[in-house]
Amino acid sequence: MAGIAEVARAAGVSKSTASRALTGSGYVSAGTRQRVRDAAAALGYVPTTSAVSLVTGRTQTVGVVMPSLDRWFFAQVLEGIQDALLERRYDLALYGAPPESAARREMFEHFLARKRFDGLIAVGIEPSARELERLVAFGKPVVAVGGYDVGTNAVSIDDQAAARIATDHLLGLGHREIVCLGGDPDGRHTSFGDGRRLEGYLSAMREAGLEASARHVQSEVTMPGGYGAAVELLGDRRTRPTAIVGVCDEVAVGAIIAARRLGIRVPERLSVVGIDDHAYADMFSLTTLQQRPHQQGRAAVQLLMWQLDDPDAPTHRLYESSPLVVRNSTAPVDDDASAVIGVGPLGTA
Amino acid sequence: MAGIAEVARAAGVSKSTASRALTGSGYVSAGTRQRVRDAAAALGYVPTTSAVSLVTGRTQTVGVVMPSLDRWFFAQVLEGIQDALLERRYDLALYGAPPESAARREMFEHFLARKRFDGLIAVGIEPSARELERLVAFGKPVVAVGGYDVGTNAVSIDDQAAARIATDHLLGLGHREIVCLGGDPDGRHTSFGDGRRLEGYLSAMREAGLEASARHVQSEVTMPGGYGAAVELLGDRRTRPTAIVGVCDEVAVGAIIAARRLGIRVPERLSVVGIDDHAYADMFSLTTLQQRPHQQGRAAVQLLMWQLDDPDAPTHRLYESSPLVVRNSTAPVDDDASAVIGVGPLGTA
DNA sequence: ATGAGCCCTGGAACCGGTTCCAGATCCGGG
DNA sequence: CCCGGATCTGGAACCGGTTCCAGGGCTCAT
Repeated sequence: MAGIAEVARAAGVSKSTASRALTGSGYVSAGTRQRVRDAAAALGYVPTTSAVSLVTGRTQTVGVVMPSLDRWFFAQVLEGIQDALLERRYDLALYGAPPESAARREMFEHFLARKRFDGLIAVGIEPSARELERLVAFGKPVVAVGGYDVGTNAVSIDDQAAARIATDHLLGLGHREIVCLGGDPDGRHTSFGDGRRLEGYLSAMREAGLEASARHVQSEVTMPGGYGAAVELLGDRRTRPTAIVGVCDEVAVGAIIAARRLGIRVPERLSVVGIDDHAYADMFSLTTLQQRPHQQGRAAVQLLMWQLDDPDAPTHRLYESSPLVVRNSTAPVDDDASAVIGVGPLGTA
Repeated sequence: MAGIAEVARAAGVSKSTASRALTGSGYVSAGTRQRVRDAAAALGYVPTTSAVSLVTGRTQTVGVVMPSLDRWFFAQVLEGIQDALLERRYDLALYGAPPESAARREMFEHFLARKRFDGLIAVGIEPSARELERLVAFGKPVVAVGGYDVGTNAVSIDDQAAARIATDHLLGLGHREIVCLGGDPDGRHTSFGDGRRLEGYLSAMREAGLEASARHVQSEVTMPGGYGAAVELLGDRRTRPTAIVGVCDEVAVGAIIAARRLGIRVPERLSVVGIDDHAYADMFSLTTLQQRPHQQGRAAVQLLMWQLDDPDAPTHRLYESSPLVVRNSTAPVDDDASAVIGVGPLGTA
């Protein structure tokens, strides 16, 4: 209700002095500053943000785009961003942009152009050429989390290395029949690093000389998705692998549940490894590669703030390390189980 | 880059006419309107939002407050809100407000006062007296989703009735030893309707004359939380019930997994019912009461828009119906199993 | 004593739109 | 023919802040 003019009058100074006193820029004597602050507090003065942004060109808002919310990774990143922005008194404008959706087009064509935020954090976004063009036209700092290296600033784990470590872990336990589960080879539903994780798996298999037996089974990147695909995969003894590397913990957990349902004991008859260290990982004793998306969200904000403070500051590519957490879903290969393949009574096809 | 002045010049009209042509208010001849629009399109004109809000007092933004993101319900509501706002070209400002947190205080004390949004949607928030006061001081429309009836507009299921139906379903199957699982009796971690769900359970038990054997076991309202509490509850044959009603599907699923781990067959030896119809419900064959939080989010936006269009419009209290979806986690009580209580070898204590 | 330089303050311009108001034109009805 | 009302347009005020600029007082070195 009360504007800066009333505050100025109450403190017996001009608008300009009041503004200087409150923003802390320019010369103001200690005495006046205090009087103005007291007056502002007494009147419950809150600056009108639109007036401030109109003249300063800053909105004190950060935009966040993500393809989905119901995956653990995204929710965690978002919470991390929230925390970090709160500390800095920034607002957070959220935009959903599922791949190939009208919402996504809308976002890139219209909402970006409104420039309602000072910078953008793109989580799990692999922009098309057109989208990249819009991003550049946006003309404000962008930082990518867990996705394609949009412009410059980015934070993620090394997805390829993570998948390779996961696969190597299984190889080290003697597994040879290892399936990579989850995601979509043409990348339409694989929003973020899933594609690079698949590559990591493939390269590990290749290096182990198992190129021929590398197999990718696609599924929606969710727990029910992983479950459904795993039921099918594991249901047939002829195609059943001795180990699975899930592109993320959700599908890995889905696979574990599928195995239990089918009476296949984990880790005795089937090893499963994931990537994420999801909140459910502990409960299912899932061996996985840990990442802390909450921290990644915070880091993204940090990067963005550096860029905002100094547009010419150097940009950064941050890789979070992702240590292997060994729990109880992986074990040395059971030779009886693997022998089934190609040897059992049905092993002809 | 280009302001409305350039557009006006390009179209050969004044700023005011250009404004009228673009906003569609006031008299403008069809010809001029078209010329202005063409000029705007040619220049790629996008109005500066802060200038618009400064003069109109509207921000074209809706605020959303929720205590958490990683529960399915909240993520779904948020996606529903996103969808509905996108259609109306509104922005969405997101604020996290975990119960009892500094972030929550910050939100109510500072962020509300900035009035950066035209209206607020509070999801799963049970405001304290002080918070309610701030909400009123905010002076803009508020709608509550799945929580306390903040002011006026609200949308949710009838939590109490839902829990009663769930409990009655079990009673109808002959169960007598029914435990209500999840939440926190003092309500500190029970953000939304969990408290009322507990009441619904209790009243159903009371009406069945089972007041004495009504039991509530608290747990974090997550799948691992439900799992942990259920492992403990079910691990002891003496205290093991024949049925569980989970305050939401997450804890119900946690209980099912705990039962499987302990070798207790569902539904033969243990019936479990949840509330939500979570994305995982189908995969676990969980009998549950269905609600569609995505729709609730959309409805909340609808309510808010009515209020924004006409501040004097009547307010609404929307109850979504929550039909019982019977799957395969509930079955008639197994008399052998229930007989264990108080009769088995360990049934003395 | 004088000018340079720092500290402090107020007036006015400005950010980029919308809206009020006054004036001009055109229409149909009395 | 004249007048009232509807249609159309431009100039100017306004929303609520920040910032530029000019001016006055002060200190300090020349």
